[in-house]
Amino acid sequence: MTKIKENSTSNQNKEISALACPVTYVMNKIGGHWKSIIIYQLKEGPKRYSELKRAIPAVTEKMLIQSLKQLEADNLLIRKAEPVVPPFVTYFLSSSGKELVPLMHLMAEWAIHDSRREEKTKAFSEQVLMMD
Amino acid sequence: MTKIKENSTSNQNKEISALACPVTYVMNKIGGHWKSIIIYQLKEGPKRYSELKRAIPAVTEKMLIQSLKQLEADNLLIRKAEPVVPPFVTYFLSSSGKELVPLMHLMAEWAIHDSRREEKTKAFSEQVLMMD
DNA sequence: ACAAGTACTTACCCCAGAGTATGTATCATG
DNA sequence: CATGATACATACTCTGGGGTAAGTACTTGT
Repeated sequence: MTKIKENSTSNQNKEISALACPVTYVMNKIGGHWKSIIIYQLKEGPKRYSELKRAIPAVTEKMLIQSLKQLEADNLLIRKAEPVVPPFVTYFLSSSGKELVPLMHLMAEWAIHDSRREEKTKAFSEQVLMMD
Repeated sequence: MTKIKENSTSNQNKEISALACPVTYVMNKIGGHWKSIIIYQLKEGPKRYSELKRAIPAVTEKMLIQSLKQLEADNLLIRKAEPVVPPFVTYFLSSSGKELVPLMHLMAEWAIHDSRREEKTKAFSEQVLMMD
């Protein structure tokens, strides 16, 4: 009853240090459906806001800027706005952001590997069902 | 007004293929706060349910089995229950799961790198504030 | 007889992340 | 003068991921 869960860190700060849990740290930065997709889109070089929108049709404008803002706040990308009209804004990866690219390639590699394996498993179990 | 957003894919299937977006694919499998932590815990070898619970005190039992179930459904880990009483259940990484380990190490590496950089930036901006 | 350990299950609630829809400022062009 | 393009902002809603709390079944130890 009176067992109070004692959090040594209490709610001091939500910012979990990388040492405490690196995965959570990374997730806090590139978690959410869109951030990683945006980074992926920027890996080859800078893109304009509208280019990003076109490159990722499924994202809403709200989600797009929201994600961009967060990524910028986390220094993963840099926003460069030229004071002209119509506005010309480009986004590109910072050095931290660039260092994420190999990570994402590894993810992609694993994903392809794993999806193949999944298909095989499915095919196999279908065969089993057929034989039954 | 009548502009209906036409989703070419509609809601055909939520299962996004690895080819469409590898990152989303990976996120669907190891996203959520606990899954990756569990995998991290299992990277050295099998563990019992209660061992996992003790190793990750912050997780609730509900979240723990929920995550374990999902990981099992995605073939990232294997559950082995010995029919004894009291129950003896162990969890260990499948081959797919094992292949995630290097990925997570890369994540950890990046996280440490990045958190260092963050500290420096903060220290620097504090200096600037001091001088102001 | 009762607590403790094992591995769960179930009901309920809350809130942040994501989606929908619309509004804004500026200028060029027809 | 109205439309389109650019790069956003903002209000409202909704869903599901996660948290809290309690219950279950079975046996050993005291």
